[in-house]
Amino acid sequence: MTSLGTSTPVPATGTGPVTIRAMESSSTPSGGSTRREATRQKLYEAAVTLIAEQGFSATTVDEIAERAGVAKGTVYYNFASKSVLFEELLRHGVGLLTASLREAAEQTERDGGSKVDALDAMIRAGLGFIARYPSFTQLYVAELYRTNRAWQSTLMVVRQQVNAAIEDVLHAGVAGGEFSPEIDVRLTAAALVGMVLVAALDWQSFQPERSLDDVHSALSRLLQGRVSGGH
Amino acid sequence: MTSLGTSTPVPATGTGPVTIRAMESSSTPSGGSTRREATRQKLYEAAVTLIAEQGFSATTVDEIAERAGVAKGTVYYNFASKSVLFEELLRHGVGLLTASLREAAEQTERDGGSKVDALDAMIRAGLGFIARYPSFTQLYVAELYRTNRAWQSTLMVVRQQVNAAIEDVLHAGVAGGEFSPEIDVRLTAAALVGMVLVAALDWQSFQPERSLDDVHSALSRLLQGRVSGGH
DNA sequence: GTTTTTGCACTGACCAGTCAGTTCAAAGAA
DNA sequence: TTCTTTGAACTGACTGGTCAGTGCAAAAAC
Repeated sequence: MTSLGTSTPVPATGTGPVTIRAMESSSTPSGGSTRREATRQKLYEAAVTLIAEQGFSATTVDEIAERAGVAKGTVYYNFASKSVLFEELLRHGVGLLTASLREAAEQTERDGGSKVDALDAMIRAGLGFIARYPSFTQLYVAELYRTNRAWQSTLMVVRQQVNAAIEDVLHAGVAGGEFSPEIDVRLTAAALVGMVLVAALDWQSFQPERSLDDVHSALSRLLQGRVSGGH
Repeated sequence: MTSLGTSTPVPATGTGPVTIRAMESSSTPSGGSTRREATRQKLYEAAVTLIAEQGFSATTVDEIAERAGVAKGTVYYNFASKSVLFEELLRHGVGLLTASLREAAEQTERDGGSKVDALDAMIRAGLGFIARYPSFTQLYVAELYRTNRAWQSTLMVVRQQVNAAIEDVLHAGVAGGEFSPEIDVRLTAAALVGMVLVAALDWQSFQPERSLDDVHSALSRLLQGRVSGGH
């Protein structure tokens, strides 16, 4: 944007369904991808861990390139700038997350489960996602509440995407009489996100040996108010 | 650390009860502080907002000095380095927070309240803290889950301090038979922190016009499992 | 007279972004 | 089959700028 005379061949990304399958640990060689696609993938993987560890500003493009096993120029061949790389990383990751959450809710729906069951399934899906992509989650939490940044708008969109998935279930639950009409949908959704995010990060960071089921049941109990009144 | 020949007169901070009263908006000119103390205070205030907005690496020492209305040299006269300034900021802020949480719990105790009441009071105290020092909270969340950083150890200590305040109440509740012995104290505490943190940040960032009571009641409902089963 | 602050010039390291040149697989020509 | 051409993808040395931290003499505060 600032440089005018350049003609860096930056293709319109965000056009096709650019997957980020295996954002963390590569595998799933499915999906016939071009060479370019593969390079992008490597850059995402490198960037996500580095930025999660050090933060955006503290991570250099040289580092990203080196870890991806690619020349610095390649980064700029594939992304207009460091910020753009980061923004696309965010969008893709959150796309995966919301897809997973909505899928979990719909599955419960199909099985004739209640809305609490749907919420519970979403918690599980959220935990699963975080276990698979811990670095991405770290990065997401860390950047979520920063203001005055270049990718501010992207962040808002992406945040809303996640929260809306939960709010939808809450709204449906209220409409169906399962949830109290007194609940504050927006705040409750935010609180649930925070609950899962922080608990899962604690899990991954400090007691990674525990199973997903284990962690899930602890959060499930909290969700259903089965904390007090134990016998 | 890198520079050896320096003899910057950095006094042993953390010795006295270095308050961070009015970390955000200065007021409360109570507490007879030395001149030095006042300068420190200004630097904390300047740093906390800037770092919350931009992150540590993206914030320059020149900016901090300028916003504090102080010469750059003064920053280095008062703090050994940029990182040290940040670490002390962290320690002081979290000290305030935990004090507030524990005070809330003890107050409930004195009033003969239950442990759920204590938890509820801590949620309120947490919300109050976040409302008073939103920037500090932003900064805390943003840096909490980063690894490989200079102040890593400080961060761990400080995190543990906060969580322990909640875990103590949970443990007491289990011991007293009020909470189910099945609850996972550590994870539940983390989840509660996340719940309050993210909900409060949502509140401050996107609907600051709402009252603390309002937000508190939404979270209180979630804590007590009064979400489902509405009539 | 001692402590603290100021202002400012300076240094050395580091870093985002650039660009002229290289590589190579695939398409086409012979 | 073998040779030639094309251009997308990639490379890495280089540039212009920024920033943490230093040094110090003079002023201000106490």
